Amino acid sequence: MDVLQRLGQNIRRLRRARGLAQEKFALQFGIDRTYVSGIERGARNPTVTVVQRFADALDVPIAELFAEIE
Amino acid sequence: MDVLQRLGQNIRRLRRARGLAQEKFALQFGIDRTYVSGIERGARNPTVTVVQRFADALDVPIAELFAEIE
DNA sequence: TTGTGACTGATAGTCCGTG
DNA sequence: GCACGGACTATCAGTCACA
Repeated sequence: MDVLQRLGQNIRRLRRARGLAQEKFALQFGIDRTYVSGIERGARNPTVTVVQRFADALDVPIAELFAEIE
Repeated sequence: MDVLQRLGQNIRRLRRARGLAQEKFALQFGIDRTYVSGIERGARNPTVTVVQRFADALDVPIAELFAEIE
């Protein structure tokens, strides 16, 4: 399992758990909507600071976004 | 504590725990020594795939590189 | 043994749109 | 509600000489 896909799946899972659409989520935290899409699909390779912004937006420690999927 | 500095300190700590100088570590894993230096100092903002390479080199899960420092 | 500034090609990240 | 594309600018990847 690729690290980018794992990251994307974790972000998608946590975002949906909060009942937020991609666009609403993106607007709310100043991230581009198409970029959120690309990251959730594992098609993008974001920098650490961007991953940190996702962690802040989702209110979880950054390490949790890299957690293994059972 | 900035996420980049935390990342850098974790990498440095784990590298030294393995008794490796930056240069030896860098050579061994095909990373430039000065690039290792920049990341350990928190002066660089690497992408996820680069962080994954460090995790592989140090033989730890990527999440561990983002662990909080006590 | 490591820190640092400067550099070039590659890609991160934004903004516009479509089905 | 989301995937995907094109075009664009800012920043990163990777390397070097030097201290």
